[in-house]
Amino acid sequence: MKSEPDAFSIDDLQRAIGGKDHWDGVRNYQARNMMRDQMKKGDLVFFYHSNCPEPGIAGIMKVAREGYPDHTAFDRRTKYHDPKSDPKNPRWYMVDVKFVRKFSRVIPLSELKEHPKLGDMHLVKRGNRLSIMPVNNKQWNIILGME
DNA sequence: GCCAACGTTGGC
DNA sequence: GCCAACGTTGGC
Repeated sequence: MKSEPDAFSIDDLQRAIGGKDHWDGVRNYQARNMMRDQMKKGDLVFFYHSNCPEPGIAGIMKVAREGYPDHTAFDRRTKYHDPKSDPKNPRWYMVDVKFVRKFSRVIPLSELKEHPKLGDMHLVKRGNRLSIMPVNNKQWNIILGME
């Protein structure tokens, strides 16, 4: 899961009450579907820092609550407000995540791109813009080995 | 700040 | 349903 560290970083998550927070503001249907339909409580997730001096994977969190409506879509005062999302038929969903640990270093995108066995990973593919994307077991373990 | 690569919107 | 225009993402 990607986040711009200026807006919300892994340190922010660690400092949150109970190390937990909701992953609000996702306004992309593919990413929404993953949160609504696929992510299960306890699933481990990489926390990726995007749009920053050193883009890369900063650490690990886990799903603390499965998909439920993103209430920021209903709130006119937030920048995530979407008048087309009806509380009776919510358009946007989010999950809660819980801090697990921070890596000893950020694993840079450049290294992920260079790794010969990570070529299939969504993150390193050209033009990828999804903010949430799947990682399989093999990729997960390779990345853990790069810390 | 640039710009490629997307996703979304809306006229037709 | 097509597709041009537009807005956004995010690496560099």
